[in-house]
Amino acid sequence: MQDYYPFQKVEEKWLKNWEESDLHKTGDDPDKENYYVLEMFPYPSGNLHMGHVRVYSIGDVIARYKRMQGYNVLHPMGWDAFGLPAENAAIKHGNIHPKEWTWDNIAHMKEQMKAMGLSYDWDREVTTAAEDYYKWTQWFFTKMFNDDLAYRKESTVNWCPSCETVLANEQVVNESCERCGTEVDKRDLEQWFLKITDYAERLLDDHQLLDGWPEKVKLMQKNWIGRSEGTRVNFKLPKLDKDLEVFTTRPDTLFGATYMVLAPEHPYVRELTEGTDKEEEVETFVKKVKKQKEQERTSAESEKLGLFTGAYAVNPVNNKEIPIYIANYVLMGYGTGAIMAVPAHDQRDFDFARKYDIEIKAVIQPEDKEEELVGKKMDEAYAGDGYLINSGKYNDLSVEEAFDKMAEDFSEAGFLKVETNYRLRDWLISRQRYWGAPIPIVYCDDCGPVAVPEEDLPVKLPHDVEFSPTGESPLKKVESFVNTTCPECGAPARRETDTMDTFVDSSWYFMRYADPKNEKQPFTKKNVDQWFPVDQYIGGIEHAILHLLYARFFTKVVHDMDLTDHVEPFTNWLAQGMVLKDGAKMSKSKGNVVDPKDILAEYGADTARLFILFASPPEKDLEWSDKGVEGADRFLNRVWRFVTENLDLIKNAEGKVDVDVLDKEAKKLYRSMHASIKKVTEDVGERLNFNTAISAIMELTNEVYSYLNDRSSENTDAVLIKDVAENIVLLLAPFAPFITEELWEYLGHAGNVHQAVWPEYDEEALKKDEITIVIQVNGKVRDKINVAADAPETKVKEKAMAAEKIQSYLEDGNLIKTIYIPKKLVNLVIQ
RNA sequence: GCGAAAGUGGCGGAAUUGGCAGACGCGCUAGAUUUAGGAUCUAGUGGGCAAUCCCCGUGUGGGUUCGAGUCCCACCUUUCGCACCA
Repeated sequence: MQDYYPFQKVEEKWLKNWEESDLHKTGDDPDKENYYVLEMFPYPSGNLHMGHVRVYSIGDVIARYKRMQGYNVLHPMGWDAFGLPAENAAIKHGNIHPKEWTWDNIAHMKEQMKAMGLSYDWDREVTTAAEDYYKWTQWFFTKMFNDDLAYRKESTVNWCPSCETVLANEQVVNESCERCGTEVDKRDLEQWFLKITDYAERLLDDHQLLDGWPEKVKLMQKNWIGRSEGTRVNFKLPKLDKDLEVFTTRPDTLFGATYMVLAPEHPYVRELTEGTDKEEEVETFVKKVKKQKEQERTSAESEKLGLFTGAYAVNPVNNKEIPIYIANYVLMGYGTGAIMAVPAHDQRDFDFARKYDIEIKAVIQPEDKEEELVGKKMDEAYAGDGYLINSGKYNDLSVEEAFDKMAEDFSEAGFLKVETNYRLRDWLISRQRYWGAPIPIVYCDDCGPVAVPEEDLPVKLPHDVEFSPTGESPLKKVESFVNTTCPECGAPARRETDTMDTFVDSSWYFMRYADPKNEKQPFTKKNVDQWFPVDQYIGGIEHAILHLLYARFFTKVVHDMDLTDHVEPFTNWLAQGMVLKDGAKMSKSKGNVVDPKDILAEYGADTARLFILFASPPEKDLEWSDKGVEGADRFLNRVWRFVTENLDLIKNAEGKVDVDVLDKEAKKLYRSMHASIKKVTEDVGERLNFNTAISAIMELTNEVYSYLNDRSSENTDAVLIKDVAENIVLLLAPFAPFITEELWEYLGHAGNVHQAVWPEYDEEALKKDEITIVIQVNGKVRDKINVAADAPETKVKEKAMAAEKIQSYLEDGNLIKTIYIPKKLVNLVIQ
């Protein structure tokens, strides 16, 4: 027997045992409840980093804990295997194909995950770049195409000049590429979109089903979807004999509209100015604004620039002619790309009107001001509540009343309609890169774009391709791929050559795990709904909008296709914090990277897992500490020594603990044991606070050491020691799966500790005969007394008054009041 | 600018419902063991003080309460999200 834990030998032994006994196979006992725990699958970059170690350790503790609690647990793993790094690596190294690179990386990372002791059911492994997976990604696309949820349109899109592909709005952060940080350009291109806007309302409403999500994330999604209730109003354009439609949330201020603004990209700009003396000036201005956007994108508050078009619109509420401007502060992408400007009640309009000397007309009077608002005298716009002025028959109505009344009147008059507007745009999924799932569409001169029929799926990604990025899909140059026949009429036709955004691949993988080998369907409803929705999902906050919004959208689409009864994919979501070193995120450029490989080699998997779970609660950032790792290692060895050094004692122990024969110290230890079981059970099962769960196991370990140190071996209660040893091993098992297997075997058990039953605590054992009552004087602790746990209030107060350190306070002042909190404290209020 | 979260020893963190602030770990101090070091075990460790008494102490200032790290108000700092969204 060694006095230190020989982790290499033990890990090797149990890895083999687990593999041979198929220990982590997904349970299917019909008498047990099902539990689905999932960590976001990784991009197979080739190596695990500490962030991976953290998120997978968290998921593994939950999976192992739930199994011991008697659940069938689905705990799968897979690979988000399409994407740019594979191509970039291939380009950089020259002689390796993205597919080969990806599959090599997967094999390598899988070994590392196994070495960490992660309990995945590898029979359900899913790889998005595998043909049997992306066949169904394509299938979903064709279904959505046939249901008008996938469509093609030309629009201004975001272009990353470094990745040489378009990006979805969600993938642009601060006007830069979410992946590589390069500033994005705008390009006018025809691209494929998924109609996520059709689901905007449901994505928003169903947040109410997500009590198990952080409020912060729901708020971020809410802001992203950006619902605003307002109205569309038509202003007349006499010159064109057309209407100019604007969106406004403040129809109550219609009488205060003193000018209109068009986005420079608005189609009417040309129509209104063509052939006039303003034409040239306007054209120059539009060009300037388009250029300026690029230059000024980093500045917080860009200056409002505008130009009068020479044209006028007619305000439908009072038939007044008001000038039409174009300006940089109105965006084509929101609303109708045109606004009515109410400078008195909108700060942006106010600034603009002041700059270009346009009339400011107040129409809302604040309740608390006696003097009537006058546009000329205002210093800033007034956006608050009040009652209407200068608004004809609507005067004196409140803002709210006026909104409803005007909406009603003007709807009847025919120039207004109530409408909800969203900031959310449709999801652009075309990518001009090689390593992705080809969009399964064929273009036929006669039939137009046609979806590839199910029996012809997958549209296979050709292997031999020159994939250096050129701004166009590399597939364009592969004639054998491009040239095909129309599935409908059989005429020669061309394939779509763009591939899909990898976020499409990851929008449904969590359903495929439930039925990973299905060759006829992406999955059956029966198999998905056996596990769905995911009970606990764990991943990085950076996906708060991207992946999580897309996954929710897909789930609703799948629901509408009647492939699941559920409308939300993830019941509970834990956003785990980052792993930092020296206060900063680990990165090669900062040179502060700690490689999990080194930690595993030096301390073993259990220590690495234990430290990373102990150092910080899971949702907070974690500061890496080499000393902290040593502490975790020390603790595991302490447990190792406790069990191995007391094996003779434990082996001779028979029967169960008889509480009645325990002496005082033994009783205390027995109670601590049950308190620890309770604490760990609640911390792991309900609060997901693994750091405090581990500290509770440490405390119990300390207590048993102190019990053993304080007495000679002949009056040690062997049965109690055995009970404590077994419980420490059981409680520790989800955190440190290897050492606990070995110790469980030492303790004389034949099966795996991970198949043992999670210990239960005894409420009876937690009760104390005697409790400590704190005695306060005016809220400050002055003394403590011990009383019987069932002592009545009068008895406790009596004893409190008699406490030694209280006497001087009682003598020096008058007792006014006594507060008694049962089983906790007595507070004497003395003046 | 708007919104959210956070601020506790030398460090990571705990205090779950308004009731003993600092659990647990790191670090540090002393002792035991050892030829020595390491490892291990024991005791101590918020600040002030000779003290087990006492005073102070959870970002700052106020408030509510018998009692506040916890609740309320104002402010400061940090982090995150949004930022011409009509």
